[in-house]
Amino acid sequence: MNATIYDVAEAAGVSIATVSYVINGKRKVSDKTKAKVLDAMEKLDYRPSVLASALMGKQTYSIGMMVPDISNPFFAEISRAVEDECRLAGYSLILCSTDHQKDRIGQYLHFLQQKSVDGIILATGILDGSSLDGILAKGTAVVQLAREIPGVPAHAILADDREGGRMAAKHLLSLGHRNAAVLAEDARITSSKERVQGFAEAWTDADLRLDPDRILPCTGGLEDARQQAVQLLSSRNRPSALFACNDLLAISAIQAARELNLSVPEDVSVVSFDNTLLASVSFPGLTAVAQPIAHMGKLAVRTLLQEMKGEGAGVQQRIVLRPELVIRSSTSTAVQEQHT
Amino acid sequence: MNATIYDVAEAAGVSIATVSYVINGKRKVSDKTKAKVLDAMEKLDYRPSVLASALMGKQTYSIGMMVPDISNPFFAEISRAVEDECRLAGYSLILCSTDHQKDRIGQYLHFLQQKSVDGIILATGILDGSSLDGILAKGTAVVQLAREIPGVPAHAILADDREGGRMAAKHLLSLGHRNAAVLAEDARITSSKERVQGFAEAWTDADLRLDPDRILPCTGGLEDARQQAVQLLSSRNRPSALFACNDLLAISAIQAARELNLSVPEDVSVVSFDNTLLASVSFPGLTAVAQPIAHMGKLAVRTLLQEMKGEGAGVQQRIVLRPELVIRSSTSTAVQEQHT
DNA sequence: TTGAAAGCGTTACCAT
DNA sequence: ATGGTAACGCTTTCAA
Repeated sequence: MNATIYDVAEAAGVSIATVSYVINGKRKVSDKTKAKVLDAMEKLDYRPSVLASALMGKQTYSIGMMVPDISNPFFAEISRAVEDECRLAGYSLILCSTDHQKDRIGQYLHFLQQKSVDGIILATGILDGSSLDGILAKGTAVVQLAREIPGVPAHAILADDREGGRMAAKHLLSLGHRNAAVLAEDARITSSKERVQGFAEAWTDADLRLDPDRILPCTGGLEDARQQAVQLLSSRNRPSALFACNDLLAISAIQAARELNLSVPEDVSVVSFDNTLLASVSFPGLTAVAQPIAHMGKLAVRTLLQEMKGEGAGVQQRIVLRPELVIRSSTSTAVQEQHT
Repeated sequence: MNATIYDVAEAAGVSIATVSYVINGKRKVSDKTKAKVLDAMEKLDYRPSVLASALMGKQTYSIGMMVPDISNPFFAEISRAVEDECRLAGYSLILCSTDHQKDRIGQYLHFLQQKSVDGIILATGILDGSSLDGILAKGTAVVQLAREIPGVPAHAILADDREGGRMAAKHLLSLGHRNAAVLAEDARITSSKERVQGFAEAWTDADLRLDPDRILPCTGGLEDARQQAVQLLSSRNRPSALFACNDLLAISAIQAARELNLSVPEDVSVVSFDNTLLASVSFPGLTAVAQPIAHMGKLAVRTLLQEMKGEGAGVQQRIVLRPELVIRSSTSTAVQEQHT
């Protein structure tokens, strides 16, 4: 169906070797011959098969991207950044939404291996590092993005989650909040754990105490988060501020507050993390610790390409980017605490 | 680096043909031999190369997905549905965000062709149909999703956009609104055009007039949409209701209203289209015409698979799914119009 | 400056 | 029931 290198060679009256050489310019071809070949390629609408050339030991020019869920705005946005950088370098991106499920991760890893992808960007948490052993042993380049899996010997591009947590805390402290609670993600996700830890540290540094039971892991999706927030906000000792580990959690918190007729930020301030589209379309707009999403995506691809070219020199990179606090309207000064 | 079929054959003490036959069961292999082979495969962690088998005329088990922008929640959600259905059938999804740019579309089409994808799902609007001629001529299966490009001879899975527009209009009419305006997308996108047309039709059917200059194409992103909405809502003859052709536009409208100290839905009702995550996290929650996103994605893949297997029988399918109105809090009865 | 031919990892036809 | 081998479309070494 598709024209092959043989068709082109025949049409141009040269050997397939010559055609190959004009395609990838690995040796000098006379202008005249080159013109003939180019002409034939054009006429036949010839596209060299990546399959065949990959089989000969060249690259497949495709890389795999593993995320928990592409329909989650954070991962959609970071995937977009990754995709752009890939395209610029001539690579395609294969999408893999894992839902954090072990068997799914395994299946996708299998797929990617079978397709001989040149590299893998790992932005999904929770998988026991050993699943990767096979891939890594076979020399596939891997870089972790936005999440770091303990014990995985691969590059990592991260936001400084701990520092981000600290920034959130400091912002709240500077507004006079002393009684806060945290809406966290699954504790097995390192980035979330780090955020909470940073937040707690800053709290401790201010000689305040953040009770462990004020840290609520919300693993059951939006609905679960809202319910937990409702419970929290209707408790006797209602916190004046909430730190949500991502924008979705923050929005759930706001919905919970609304449900209880509390207003944000007057009655309760909310600081979020990520700063996706959701942070800017939310009402009130979310004050959020922003991850440099576009930059992270770009860097991940560049690091991966380097590794693929073997320029890594064996050193495992771990690049940590500074987040930035974006102040919108979901936080304000704490009201006097009402002691009864 | 990777074990090959030769390694397995050697380890099992059989020929590569036999190994191949146990892999794809195309002929009877004695249980004993089969066991030996399976054993060897296991030991060597052998993964058949999709590349090589595709080169032999089999499938590549990968399909391309073209969308305008994966970071747009609607496309992220529909891609997720597509991805799931692909995985279930053993296919990988290659992501292509086109930004509606012609050269990007061309480049991606080129990539996909080189990689010999088995099929392409086209969910990006605006491209002159002829770009596809090459691909289609080469026999690649194609289905259009959520958007239909005039003159492209390929299956299409669509929401009934016109009917959706009508539903939006009827909802507003039933609430007593008589003075409405529309926030539209680029007029070259068929789905958007249909929505507007349906809306206008229903308006006409009610013996009302929808002035063409009340239909605002918002091509400049969120910011542009908000500004247009501000202008609209601060005009003398302020509409009591807005129909936004997607959730992002609806949210821009709400932000515009807020900026002008108008409240939604008391002062102005807003009906949206799509019903993505944004519709449910927005405040107020968006009354929206819901596209059956998951269903559409699934159907697109199934149709594509059918076409790939040649089960199409040459008939070009055009499946139109009924949207559904989801009522939330962004619409309410019209207030008495204040004539001066 | 160009060509012949081996080889990449499969599949499938033809033998045995 | 199993094996030998040509072929798929390309890259690259060796020769000319």
